[in-house]
Amino acid sequence: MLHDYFKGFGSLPHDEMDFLLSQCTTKELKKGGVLIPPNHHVDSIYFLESGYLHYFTYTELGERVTLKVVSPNICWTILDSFMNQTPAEDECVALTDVRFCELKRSNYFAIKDKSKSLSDFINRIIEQILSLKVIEANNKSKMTVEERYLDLLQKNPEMVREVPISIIASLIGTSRETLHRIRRRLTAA
Amino acid sequence: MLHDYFKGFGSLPHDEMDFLLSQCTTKELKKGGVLIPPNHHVDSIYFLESGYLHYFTYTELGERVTLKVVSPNICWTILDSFMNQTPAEDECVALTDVRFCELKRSNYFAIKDKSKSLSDFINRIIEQILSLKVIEANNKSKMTVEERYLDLLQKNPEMVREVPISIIASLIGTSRETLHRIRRRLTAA
DNA sequence: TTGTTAGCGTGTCATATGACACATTTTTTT
DNA sequence: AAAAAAATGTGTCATATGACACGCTAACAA
Repeated sequence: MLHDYFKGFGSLPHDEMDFLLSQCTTKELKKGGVLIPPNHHVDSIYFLESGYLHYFTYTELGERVTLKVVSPNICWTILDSFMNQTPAEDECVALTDVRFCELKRSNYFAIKDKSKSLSDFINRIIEQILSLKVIEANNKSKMTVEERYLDLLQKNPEMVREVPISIIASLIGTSRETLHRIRRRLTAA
Repeated sequence: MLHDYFKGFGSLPHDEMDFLLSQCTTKELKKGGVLIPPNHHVDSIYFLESGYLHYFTYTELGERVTLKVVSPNICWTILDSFMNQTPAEDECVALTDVRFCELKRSNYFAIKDKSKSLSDFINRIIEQILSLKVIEANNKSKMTVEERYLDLLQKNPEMVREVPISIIASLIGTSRETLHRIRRRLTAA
């Protein structure tokens, strides 16, 4: 699965692809299990194979805010903590049973040092993630809450089904009750 | 100035730094001048030396939304368009007289191909931009409009002074009138 | 199985916000 | 310098939203 993900970024010689995959280890976590506790140094990049992760933080007033719901087939980490080796305030827990691949920081740098082609390969992935992140942020700026919900429903209906509504509401930046009203309006129409 | 910006990302041998700088050309634009017209292919990365740029788009209903106000000492482009050579719907105009450095795509790739150290150097910049982008997006999620305004005021008071309030309001995701009420409350206190 | 907890649906109500309208000020143009 | 245009300050008002409260159902644990 990770192999297919990598292939989407261009072809690599077999031995290099094998090396890349050899640096990752598959793990599992039960529903409710904590992947990243608060104030922790994040030391890995994760590739989610199945299930959903809940990445969240708290406001000054103690309200929990969903920053991202990590879906299958996505590479994810708390980048700032990973890059600068600082502790991350935010937390990440499993919303369902999950299966994922883990790439440790040391192995990440081993890959980048291995060869120019591998280094370029990784950088292509980083560039694409940045590009998607910017597009996502810009869309969020120009869409209403309702549009964001419809967008999510269209792009990731399974997530909307599997993840609690309260978390979806927080993700798109509104309250549980308002998301309700939106859904009622939509089913009525 | 660009030289200082680069130095912030680590040291480079003199000849490599000179090569890097030689690929950039300084340009100017008058207030109101268009840097990127709508539906245009963006072919450069820009480093702003002085002045402010207005990067914006339009919603389905034709309302103009500010996506970013580009301040001095920042590298910026419409990344998706630059990377994938697709036209960008969004536009960018000068809010004041501006001076900037331009790095063309061809020169960008020339730098990446020149040497491993230069390629790594550029990638470090990309990684940092990504990291900052994620932090910015997360902060936006967990802050109220008023907190975002105070944050902007603290981190970039000059921008708040130089840029029209209506644009600041759009940037932090509210109306001109609401930003007004916020400012009135703040000056009263 | 039973008890407990977490999540969902819905109603009421105070309030912050956006839309509109218009006066005032500042900036730009002629 | 005068006129025109753009940006800003401010008031009113309808409305969408968040907060709270409560009942219900589904999931989970003892």
